[in-house]
Amino acid sequence: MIETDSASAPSATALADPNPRYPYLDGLNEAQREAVETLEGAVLMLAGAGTGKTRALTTRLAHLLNTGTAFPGQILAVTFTNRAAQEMKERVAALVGQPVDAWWLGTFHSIAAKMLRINAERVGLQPNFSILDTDDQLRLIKQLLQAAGIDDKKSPARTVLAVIQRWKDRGLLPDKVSGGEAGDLANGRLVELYKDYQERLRTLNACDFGDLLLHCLTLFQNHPDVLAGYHQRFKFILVDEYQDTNVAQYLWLRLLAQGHKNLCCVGDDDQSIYGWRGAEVGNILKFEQDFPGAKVIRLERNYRSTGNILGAASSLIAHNEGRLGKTLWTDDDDGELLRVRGLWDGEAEARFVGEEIEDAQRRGQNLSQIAILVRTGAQTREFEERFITLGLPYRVIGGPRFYERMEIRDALAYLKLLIVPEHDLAFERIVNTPKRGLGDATLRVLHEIGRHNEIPLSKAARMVVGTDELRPAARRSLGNLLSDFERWRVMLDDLPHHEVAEIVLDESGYTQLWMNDKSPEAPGRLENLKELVNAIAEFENLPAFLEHVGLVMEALGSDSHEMVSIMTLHAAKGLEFDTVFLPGWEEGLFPNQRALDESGLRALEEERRLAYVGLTRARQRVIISFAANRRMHGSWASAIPSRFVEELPDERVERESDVGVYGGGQQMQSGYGGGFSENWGQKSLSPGMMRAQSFRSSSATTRTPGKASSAASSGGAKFARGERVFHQKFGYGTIAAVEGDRLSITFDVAGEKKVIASFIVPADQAG
DNA sequence: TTTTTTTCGATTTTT
DNA sequence: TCGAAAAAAA
Repeated sequence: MIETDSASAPSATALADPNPRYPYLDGLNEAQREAVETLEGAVLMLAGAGTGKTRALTTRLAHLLNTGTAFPGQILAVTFTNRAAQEMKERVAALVGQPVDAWWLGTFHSIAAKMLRINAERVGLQPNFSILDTDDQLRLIKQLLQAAGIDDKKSPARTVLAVIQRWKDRGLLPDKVSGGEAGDLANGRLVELYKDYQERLRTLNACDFGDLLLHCLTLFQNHPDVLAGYHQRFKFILVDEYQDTNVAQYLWLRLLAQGHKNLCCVGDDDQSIYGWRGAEVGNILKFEQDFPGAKVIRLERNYRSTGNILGAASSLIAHNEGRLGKTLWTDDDDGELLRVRGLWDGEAEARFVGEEIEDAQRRGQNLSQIAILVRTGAQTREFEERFITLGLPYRVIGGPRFYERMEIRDALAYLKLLIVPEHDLAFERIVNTPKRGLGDATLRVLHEIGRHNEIPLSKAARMVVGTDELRPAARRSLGNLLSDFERWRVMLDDLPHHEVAEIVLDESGYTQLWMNDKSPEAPGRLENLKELVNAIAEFENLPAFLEHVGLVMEALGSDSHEMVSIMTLHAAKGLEFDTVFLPGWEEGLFPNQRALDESGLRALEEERRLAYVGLTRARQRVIISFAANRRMHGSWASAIPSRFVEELPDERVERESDVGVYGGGQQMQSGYGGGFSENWGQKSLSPGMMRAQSFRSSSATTRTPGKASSAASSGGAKFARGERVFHQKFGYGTIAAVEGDRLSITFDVAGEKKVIASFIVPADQAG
């Protein structure tokens, strides 16, 4: 191209390249480019999985600057997680070639906190208010429950907290909650309790995460001048993962966007999977009504997955009703078919996945490009056990994060108390850690004095050491602790803060506590404490560090060894792998029965979106599996394949099930089926692997059960009501009802169960 | 204060 | 059924 044009005039070159000044636009596809160039007004960027969303987003930010449309200080860019904020920061910095530290770019909570620190007095807080973690919140609620004389068995603190949090998600302060919503939790006094909780937080000069947004809303409403100031400042607002916003966040955005009405929201309604913690899919669905004249731009070209994966994912998600609609496509090949494998039980499933991974490994595939995505955390165990015996390196992603570990929170409590002596919750956490003989009795006295004089616990402690209120031993111990803190505070003036932190941990006896501990995890905890001190050194001072950890509960450092990743589907959002295993696609587990019971169709659609998220994580290969039997809560339950399995289009899926398993018997070319087809189902296979003598070939392809009215869809097996049958696990019984491939059977011993036809043999054929 | 017994509960989790 | 967390006992 360059050669052919080389002779032409400069103007012709300019025509061939319409944006010579903005070379970064050239690599974008049409939709991305539109999303980048539509700078003014309300824009909804509907970005499907793997469509280059982050690229469009960061390029848009760069474009705002390069066109001279905005200065960095005039842009507000909000993300959901710290991870996303960090990524955006890095990519924008690379694109514009300058640091972005001073930008208003961060999570909802960190930006709200920033605004609140500036305006704290206007909402009745001190600028140095502390941000509570879940532990603090629970301790507070427990105290309130006790004070109110409410049975904490009937109304557990965590349940109470969850309800309050949902209210906060919806932007509801205690006076806005309608009484009926509380239910009978806390003897119907939940709203009252909520009010008490808010009052306690205020006296503690503390916020929980919900408050960061709520106080901002109050601030904006009661102080129009403050809001106007922000209007003036922020000409352009950008929001990522808009489908995950809750009502409070939505209100917050709407207030801020009123000024210049330049609001760009990016998201994917099909990937909204956090409804259960307050996210409102409705926010993204009604964007066009909320912001009239909004431009909707769809990013549908996928750069990640094969045609088959996209086709399967699209067909699946098409079963949802409440969606804006979007069709992913790719220029890529169709690639391999997705595989659906039925197995006897969870153990067989783990064995199957293990073998598949070993195969892949032999073919030279990188283990870090393989992921197992499960619906529930409990499912990871079976894989872990199997991988340990195989010696397959793996890591489980999720679980407790660094700053949530006990030893880290203890250490942080010491530091918080060092900086903020009024921090009662931190005080309570560490007065007797390590043991100093300052138990419940002492604490009760301190609380008494504190409440009576309306002073924080540390002040109460100082008062009480001068009296004979406490037993001499306790009095001396408490006195020592107080003078220790005094000494440490003085040290802050002339020693580096991370050294002081280390001294505090050593001299308080906290390090010793773990050195004396002989449990296997103790060395790891000491290691974590060291890491904590290292992390502290990275910050300017202790308050800056504490602000950081208050908002960012993220792990430090990660080992980059080659391993298989195991995680929940939720944790997998935003990630991608060459090969993705999706085990446990069974009714009840996925879609999850509990979710269905709680929120019905809404939950089913969210579960389906979860399946969609899982499928679209894969670049090349998807292997779905389900087990016919699974141990849940101790007892065994026979399971039926997930309805999502049926919702995958036949032409993109290869279904292969083991004998004795739903849909089994048709295609047994691989795995355990080898050398087996001559005598299907006549014998049991390797012991413990497949105890399915009761085998019956079912339909040619797996068909939607429930469509066929009376008999199993086709093939040999036909059952009728009243027939005597035998089931491997439940024994003899009589068929009570037939519904496609599923049978209701009244077993002689086990009672009525729903089972699938392929598990059943006529009673006279049972051996 | 530490050890033993009992009870509960079991989806997803970021900030 | 199993594991953690809370309650009870030593």
